[in-house]
Amino acid sequence: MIRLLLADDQDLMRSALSALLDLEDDFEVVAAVDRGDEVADAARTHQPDVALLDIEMPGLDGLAAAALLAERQPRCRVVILTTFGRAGYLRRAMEAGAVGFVVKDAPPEALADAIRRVMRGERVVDPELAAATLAAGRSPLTARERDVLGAARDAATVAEIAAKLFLSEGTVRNYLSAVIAKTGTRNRMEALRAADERGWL
Amino acid sequence: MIRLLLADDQDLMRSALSALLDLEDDFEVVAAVDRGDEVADAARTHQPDVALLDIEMPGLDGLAAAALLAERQPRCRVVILTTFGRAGYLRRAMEAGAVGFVVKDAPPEALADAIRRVMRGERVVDPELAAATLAAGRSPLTARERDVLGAARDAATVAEIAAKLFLSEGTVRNYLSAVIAKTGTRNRMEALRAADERGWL
DNA sequence: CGGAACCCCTGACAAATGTCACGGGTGGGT
DNA sequence: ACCCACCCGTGACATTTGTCAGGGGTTCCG
Repeated sequence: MIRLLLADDQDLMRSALSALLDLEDDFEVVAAVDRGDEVADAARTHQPDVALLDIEMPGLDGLAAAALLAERQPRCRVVILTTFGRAGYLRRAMEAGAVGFVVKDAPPEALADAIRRVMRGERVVDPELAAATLAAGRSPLTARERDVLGAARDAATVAEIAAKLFLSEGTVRNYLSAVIAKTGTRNRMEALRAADERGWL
Repeated sequence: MIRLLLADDQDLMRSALSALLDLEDDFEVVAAVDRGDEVADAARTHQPDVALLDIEMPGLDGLAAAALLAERQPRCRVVILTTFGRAGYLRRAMEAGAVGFVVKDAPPEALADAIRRVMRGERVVDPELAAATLAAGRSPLTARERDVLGAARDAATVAEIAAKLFLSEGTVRNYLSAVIAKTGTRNRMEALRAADERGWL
């Protein structure tokens, strides 16, 4: 019997996945949470063999939860289960100690298969996505450049970004300029999109 | 026995939902498709009582599929099932003839409940979302303004938008300015976000 | 016919954005 | 001690955006 922990913020998705996985004879869903920051606790009390973590979650995202889990409950394998097959997600998932990565539009057998293979000690990753990840390369952005770009997502104007990060406007413009150059784009907008497609955030 | 049709582009979601709904004694999933443009055909051959449609789908989106279904298979009730509780989605869903609207992070009982109530002839909508929809109002944008704003999503610069729509740059700037004014924002970026949150696209 | 509401364009202007060259500070390596 | 990469800032500049005030065209309606 393989003991499973589910973490996904959508109630319906969580319940539906639970129903799906319960159809398999050798699976048992022992815990289901809707927040990333509840994952570690739930794992401690229920001792699952495999944790299926969504990435987009309130509290703590799935990648951070995976890292925490790897540290606190190293016997529990982590499989990331996400809507988006973004290159950067995969890299960060692996760095966080995940051993499996499944996208939500994979065929349903793929998930069960991934879980069983992970239990045998294998790593499970979509080969195409792995290739894309290698192609994207590691982020060439400095920490500060990431901060500024991140702030640019919510703020409309340079002045707001500067205020939020306690920087001068000129500095912010410089960082943005650097980011635009490094992403090979021509805009904040494009840079933002390019950066988070490649997982450079 | 209530006959159900499922349409969602994510394989995993579709299978999982199917498993979940099959747990209920009075439900029977008679068809499941992954594209909007297959909904009408599937409904004709399998004669479901209720169609559960996701919005984001390739081929034809769920809203268009709902409209088609209302025309071709009027005996089949449509429930929209989506991740995003956006105001504009709800309005368009209702205009397309849907009688139910459920967001994917609703509790799992809510879905079953909605299906049964729809079968009794009721309309099912989250009251809070309904209020937001009324507050957002109908789109004040002209057709051309929508075109320009839509083109602005993919194009980075005014020149590109102008080229794509065969307009002069000045005209494009004017339309964008009008959109920014109407949305009460200060940017293309903000205007874009505001417009599609309110369903003004 | 005279509005009203669109469509498309122009030109001019202020404000925001992106680029460039520069200086000074820190800390980590070799 | 030196270089390197990063941090933060400045000032000046060209380009791009967003705004405003026009003008001329269509269609539809009272």
